[in-house]
Amino acid sequence: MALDHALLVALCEQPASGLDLTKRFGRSIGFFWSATHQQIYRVLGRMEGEGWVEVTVVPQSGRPDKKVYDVTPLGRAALADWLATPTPPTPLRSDLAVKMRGAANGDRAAVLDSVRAHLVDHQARLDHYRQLAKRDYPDPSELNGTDLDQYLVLRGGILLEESQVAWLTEYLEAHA
Amino acid sequence: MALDHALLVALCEQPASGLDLTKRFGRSIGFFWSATHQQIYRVLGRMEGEGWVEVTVVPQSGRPDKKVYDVTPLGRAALADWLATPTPPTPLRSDLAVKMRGAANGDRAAVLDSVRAHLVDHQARLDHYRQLAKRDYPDPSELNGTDLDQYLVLRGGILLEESQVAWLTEYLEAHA
DNA sequence: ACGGACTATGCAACCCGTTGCAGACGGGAT
DNA sequence: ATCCCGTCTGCAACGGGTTGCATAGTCCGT
Repeated sequence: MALDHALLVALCEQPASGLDLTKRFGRSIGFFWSATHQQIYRVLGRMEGEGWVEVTVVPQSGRPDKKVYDVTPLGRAALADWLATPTPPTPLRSDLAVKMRGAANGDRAAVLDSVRAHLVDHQARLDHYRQLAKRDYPDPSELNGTDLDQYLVLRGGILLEESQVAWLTEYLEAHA
Repeated sequence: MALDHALLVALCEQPASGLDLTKRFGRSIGFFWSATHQQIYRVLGRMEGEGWVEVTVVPQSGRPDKKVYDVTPLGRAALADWLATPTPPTPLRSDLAVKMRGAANGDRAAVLDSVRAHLVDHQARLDHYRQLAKRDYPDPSELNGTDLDQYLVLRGGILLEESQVAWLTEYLEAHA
């Protein structure tokens, strides 16, 4: 129900093909919203049927044709409409928290291994985000418009990963 | 795929009926793992079929009968097995982040309203967590075993909500 | 000419979770 | 008696997401 609008936002920033979007959702956008290529293709097809996006087939040299999607005025209206409606808070789901809470019922060392693995993962993401921030937004105080929006979302990623790293570190220290 | 194990953990802490679990998942556990009662009933039924849990019908005075579920040795083995297998990192999904990123395509004031609403929500959760921590774990350094595990998961909630509050506050200030 | 690798799109089946509705039981109010 | 309310359980339908597999085009190496 919301992948539609995530795709609209992405396509408003830059028209793209299904595979392009898949790559984008595996990179910057994907850190805040994941999606497989099948899901993306399916939603693109549905949105085309609803007239939210339109397709241009682009022949490529040395590659199969590409179907580039662009947002229609109707799609922009749908996006604006969604932006104006309040979003219910997203319920949280953390397998790792469940494991932590139930660690006494199994192999504690294995749970600690899982925690360590997640810690390095979050640390890596954090490093990556910080690198992106330094490279793309060296002077945040000067930003406005879309740049500012993108920067602030990236800040959300940084703060989130920082809290995860702090949490898992605290967990490991408590069980040291 | 993982609600099964969340229920097993909850039932290992304390055998309960479907409705009991629904309430627990709406309270403490639910802050880290949400579930509707229908889903809980369905999974309980499936786990009973698999021999992971067993049922005792408990007649109650002034109320309908209650089906109390308890974990079987087979269920404990399944839980231990799950605890020993690594968990893939959970992909993130944030409607709000998508709205922030796409705010330029619609009514910015409405997006700011959504952000404010989420902020008060996160602030309320944070306050609640802190209250729980103060009440139930006044001296964290003395904890061990299951108490320590539960405390550390609660700490995760606190750190998470703190980061969310910080993020949304930063967002509002940047758009002031 | 042929197999392998990469790009690009897509179908079909399945799993999980949500939503809407319903039914059975007892208590309390009128 | 009746009606509504709260408890407790459950079914059925729907929709989103994932997994596995399929296909078509083009380049490259041999």
